[in-house]
Amino acid sequence: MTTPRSASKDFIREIIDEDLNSAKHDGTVTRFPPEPNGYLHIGHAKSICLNFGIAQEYDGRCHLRFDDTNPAKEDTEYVDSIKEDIHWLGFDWGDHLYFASDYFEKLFEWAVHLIENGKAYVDDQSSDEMRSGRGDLQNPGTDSPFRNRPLKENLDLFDRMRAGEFKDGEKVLRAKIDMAHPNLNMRDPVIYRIVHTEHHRTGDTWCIYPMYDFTHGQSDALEYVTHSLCTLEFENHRPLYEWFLENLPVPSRPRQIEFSRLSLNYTVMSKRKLLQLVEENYVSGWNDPRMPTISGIRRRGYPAEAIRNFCKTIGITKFKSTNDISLLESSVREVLNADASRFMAVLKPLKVVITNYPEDQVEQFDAVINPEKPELGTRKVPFSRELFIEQDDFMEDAPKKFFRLTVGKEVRFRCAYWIRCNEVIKDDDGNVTELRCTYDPETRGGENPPDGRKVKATIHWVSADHALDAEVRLYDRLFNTESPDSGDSNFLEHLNSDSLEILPAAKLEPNLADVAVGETVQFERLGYFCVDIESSDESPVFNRTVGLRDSWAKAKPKS
RNA sequence: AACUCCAUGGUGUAACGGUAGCACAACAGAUUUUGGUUCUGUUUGUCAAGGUUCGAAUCCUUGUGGAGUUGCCA
Repeated sequence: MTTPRSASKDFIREIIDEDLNSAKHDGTVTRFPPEPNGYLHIGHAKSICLNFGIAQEYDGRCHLRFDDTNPAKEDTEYVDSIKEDIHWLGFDWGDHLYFASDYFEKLFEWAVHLIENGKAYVDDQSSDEMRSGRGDLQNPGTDSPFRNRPLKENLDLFDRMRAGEFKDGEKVLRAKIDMAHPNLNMRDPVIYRIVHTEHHRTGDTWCIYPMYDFTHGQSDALEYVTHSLCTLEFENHRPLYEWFLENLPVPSRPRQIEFSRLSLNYTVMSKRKLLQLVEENYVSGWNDPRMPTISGIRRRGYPAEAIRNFCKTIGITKFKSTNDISLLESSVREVLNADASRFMAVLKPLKVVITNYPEDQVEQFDAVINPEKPELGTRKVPFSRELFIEQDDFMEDAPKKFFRLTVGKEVRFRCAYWIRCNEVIKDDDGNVTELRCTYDPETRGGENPPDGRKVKATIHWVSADHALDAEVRLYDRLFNTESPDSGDSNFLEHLNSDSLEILPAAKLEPNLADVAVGETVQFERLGYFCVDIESSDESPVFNRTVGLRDSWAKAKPKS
């Protein structure tokens, strides 16, 4: 057709193109269907970007539909957090907010329709009996003794199930398909079960609830969804999805397409495991900055744009891949490098006294806000006689490739002066406590001196009198093995005990007082940091979002 | 020894029977008032064996390896 094959499309978008070209549908409708039983994680972000992204690209729409068919697990708390997370990611469902529970009456009607057509029956067996009757992977199942119950009896019993005459588990409604089907999902699947539990939206209106399989396709059909995109584990459910659409008077015919879910190394993604990390206090909560949840990522300072870009790069396939966390971090750095304002901050302070600098003098130096965006201009940074530098920027016995400060050597203090270290002061234990240095007035602003001498390093600093005290939290990967999820061992055994390092006494450039929660900035030479939600004016707290690439860290000899 | 699906550098992902490309990672070098950024270059790949074809990552067969499925969860 005329569609240019410029950028390559994933197999789902190709299917949509074909459907559009063959005029199978006159528009494209997708949906994101979370169950409100937990917090969204980055795996959901992949699905959100796919579904809402397609809606944008094809000028269609994407519905947000809560798949709330299991009252025992679900709660409004989750509904709210899911909405917030989707909005944060930059997507919107407009007027198209739906709940599967809105369709309970319709689904009930359709169940009756099935019974009336001899395609569903009430089964009195216990779940154990049903399990053994189902057969297994190698062997066919056997028919339930209740399979050929008279139509009227089925109708009566199903009504009485709805009326609440039976206890949980006493009876179920089953689709009558084929107990010998090679696909276990087709062996007379349960479509309604009795649950006497209050539902977060319908309260106690119902005590029977439709199963996922009896809900999802019909909900898609009711909403005129054209492409129902889900993850690979629903592949075996597709025949059932289609069976219901074929045997029910549905208003439209959606198509289910499966793709591979997202997995990342050095983390876990399953709801159960994330819940365990929270409940057993291995992390501070669902929004702990180390968590792969959307709320954790947001608190960590990852920009939504970076998540969207990441989802674009990893693509959509049916191959069960594991993505490298460095790909995510690279997306984060790419966005932040372009957007983040630069500041100076000293994480582990070492005192420096400029002995030839006047005691009461303060100079305000101009520093570029963001070299990627020169139009943003400069900020003023105060310089004075007593400063802090990073402990890592000084070494007494420095190896050849160490470009930073050491006794007798000179470095540039960013935007200020060239500084030479003359003397090291130590405490009784031999720890370095202070550096005595001199500055060269001819290098004002950090300029090269007229004599043409060179310097190998530029380091950051903060004026002692002007510094803001802050706590800085450094995060590392939560697990120290690539796939803590797999294998026989308990994933908790692979927890990285150093995943959180708190630096209680960081010294910040005073301009950092104006940074708002939710904004991520660069601490020059260190990384990207954001103000934590626990921060206050009196005691600021910063999170390290991600470090800068650090070729020195890789090159330096191990201590 | 059921059914369904999957297999391209270290990790992802393109190539729709016609030059195996891109990103990340790694490694060099250049630039740099961030050991950042940017730029240049290098290394590494079609699971295997047959077949069809002038030509196969792509189509066919068989193997091998992996995943999912035996909830009244979704």
